[in-house]
Amino acid sequence: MSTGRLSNTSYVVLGMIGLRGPSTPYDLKRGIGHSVGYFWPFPHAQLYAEPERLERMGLLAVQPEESGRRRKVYTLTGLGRAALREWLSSPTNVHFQMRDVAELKLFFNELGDPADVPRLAREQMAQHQQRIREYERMQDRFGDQPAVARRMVTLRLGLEMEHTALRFWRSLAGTADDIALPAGAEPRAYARIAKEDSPQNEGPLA
Amino acid sequence: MSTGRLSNTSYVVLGMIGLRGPSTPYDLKRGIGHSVGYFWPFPHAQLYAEPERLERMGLLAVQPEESGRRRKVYTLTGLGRAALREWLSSPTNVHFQMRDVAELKLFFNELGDPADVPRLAREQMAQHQQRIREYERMQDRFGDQPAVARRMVTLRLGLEMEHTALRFWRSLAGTADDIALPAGAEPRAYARIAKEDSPQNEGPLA
DNA sequence: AACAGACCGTATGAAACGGACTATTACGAA
DNA sequence: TTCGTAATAGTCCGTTTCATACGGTCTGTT
Repeated sequence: MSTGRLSNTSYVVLGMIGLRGPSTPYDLKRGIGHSVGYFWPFPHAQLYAEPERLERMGLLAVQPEESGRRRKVYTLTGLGRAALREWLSSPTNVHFQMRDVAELKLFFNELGDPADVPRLAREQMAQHQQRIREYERMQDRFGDQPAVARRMVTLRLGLEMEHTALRFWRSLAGTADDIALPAGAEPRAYARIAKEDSPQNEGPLA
Repeated sequence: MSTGRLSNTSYVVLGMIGLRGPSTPYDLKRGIGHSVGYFWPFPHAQLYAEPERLERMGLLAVQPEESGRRRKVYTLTGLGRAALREWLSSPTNVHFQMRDVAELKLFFNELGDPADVPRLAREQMAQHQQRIREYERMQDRFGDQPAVARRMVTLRLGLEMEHTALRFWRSLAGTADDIALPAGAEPRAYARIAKEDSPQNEGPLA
């Protein structure tokens, strides 16, 4: 039973196992892929190394699967659960961190061709519209399942951020139209964006 | 003159020198500190290593200062300027990346005490209000200087994101009041927030 | 049996991280 | 003149993260 500091990634692992119950690294990978991964990205390789560390610290317990592949199934220990609770109740005085290549390009735009900006803006609109569809699909699929309802709240923030970004880039795109509808997209999602998005245009900076 | 891939950090350095003209690493550090650093954070130590790399690649030229300290002053070469332009005109099909401990804790909230959430929300409100004040101060200070006006546009996005986040956390804080005014804060900033922020409450998810 | 395709895990070198630590300069006070 | 100290400027270095390529394994199908 060794010691060592717990990183935010450690808490993602602990928390995920807390929510899902006994899990293999691969389970975690998938679970994270469409939830926490949106606001705490990291490479999946860490999901094999980190639980081992946590097990050495006594925060997780391992046992091999019964079935053919005998993967490692991790469970929270009492210590692990306590660490998690302590983390959740400790103050969080950090600001979120944003990493945005598009903003980078926008900031430096005077050094390039003026036509770069509307093009960039349209590319970003596509990004955000796609992300919004992704989030809405999740909301439709899981929004009414009481078991997960409580974690859907982060999705709401995600959606609002996306709408804000979309609105911003639209204002730079130099056209009133949305970009072309990609094949296979539900028009409903777009309709929703248009409907819900426009009243916000009276906002502070639009 | 070596080769090697250019990272986003490389472009930050090139771009910053492009905007500011000849610069020392320390100049860059300060310049980045209240601009690009907000959407592309990285440790300042890189601002000493990266220009060297870029110089080896022929994208920057160095010359030592005249004055006492003989610091290294970097300038864009034609090659550097071209690399920058090419980057600016190339497609950007990545989505911004967000790293938010607060959302992490919110997502896992069911594993802790229910009282954790409003506390977290208030902490985050403070973070965002402070950031908004920071941004507004910049806007007041530089908003009317034509030399920098074109890069202020990213500030607008930053502000909108902050307002969105603030609104979200306020809705979770369980109180209608803003948090207490810290000593020394201009009340004006708060007044603005309150005024500009509220009409948005009719938005999609509030 | 062969194969495809999803599933699952490992390996690895290169960057990035962060934060402590050092050195330099300026400048006013003692 | 020396001292103190604050701001400026740069370095170092052990630890994490990162990206990504690669290697195995299982299941179902033909």
